[in-house]
Amino acid sequence: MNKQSPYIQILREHGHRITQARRIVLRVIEDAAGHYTSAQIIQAVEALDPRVGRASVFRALELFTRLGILRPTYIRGGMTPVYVLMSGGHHHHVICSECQVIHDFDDCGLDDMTRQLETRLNLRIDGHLLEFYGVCADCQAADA
Amino acid sequence: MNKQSPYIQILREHGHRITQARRIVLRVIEDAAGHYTSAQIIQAVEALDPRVGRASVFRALELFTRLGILRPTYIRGGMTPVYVLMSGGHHHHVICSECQVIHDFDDCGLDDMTRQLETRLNLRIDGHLLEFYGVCADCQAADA
DNA sequence: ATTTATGCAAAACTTTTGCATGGGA
DNA sequence: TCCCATGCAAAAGTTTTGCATAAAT
Repeated sequence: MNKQSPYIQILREHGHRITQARRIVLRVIEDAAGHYTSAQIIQAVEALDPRVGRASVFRALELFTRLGILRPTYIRGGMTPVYVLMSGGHHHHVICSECQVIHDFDDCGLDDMTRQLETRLNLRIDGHLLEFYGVCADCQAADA
Repeated sequence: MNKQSPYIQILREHGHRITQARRIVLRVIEDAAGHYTSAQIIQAVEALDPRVGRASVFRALELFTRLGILRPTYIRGGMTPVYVLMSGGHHHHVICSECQVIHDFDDCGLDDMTRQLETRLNLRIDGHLLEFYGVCADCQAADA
């Protein structure tokens, strides 16, 4: 039994094949710890294995998003999202509105709220994304 | 003094002009209570005033996002975001992974966490977006 | 009056699709 | 072997830009 990304296991459980394209895209995203746009992912994939085509990257991103492994989120000026890893179903970060730096953090303490919402709204919740917007210490210093 | 959208006031405070294009885009988004894609916004704007061009809609969306009035967020099924109103700087919703219905809710109770984060990470926080993913009651019933 | 913002149309990108072929299970 | 997934290249969308003109302040 090889040690491998837990995400590979998710693919397997859902009956999807473990292809080279999917493996490479996953590796790129895990290495980058998220925060890559599609263009950056395509470029990094190309560097690792030029035989993987753009279309497969997009197809992999779409599949991973559908499976809850990734989540696109919009930062900085453009309308192209960056992809964050939803490890354990959730992700949390702070984005600086000035320099756009992203600071991930764990321990969001939303378990209670999640259970309350499930009861109150009568639904099942599998994961969440929590984003804070603000001004980081460096930018505050620079502004002063 | 006219009664008017508080967002108009934000534009004014930042020295931006209150133009017809911006007024119409704002009205469309407030009427829609968010959750419109750029294409839907362009279409609705066109219906209200055909003289407003696409480019101005995109420019308005970009400005409003920069000012923290709007936030683009991804909904499954396409890579083009829907825009949610960040009233009071924050927004909270639950998205059903099956039917994609979006259920907004208030009262996120994140004030404590916000203050803790500000202290812990030494930064200033102005707003946030909290998204939960799950399966709504209807879809659970349909699945059973 | 002074600029900022607009509308138009073209250019630039990004994402999606169709189809023959290759690679996992 | 079977058929899902791929690569390619073209098509389809979406967003951005340049510039002369209009409209806010």
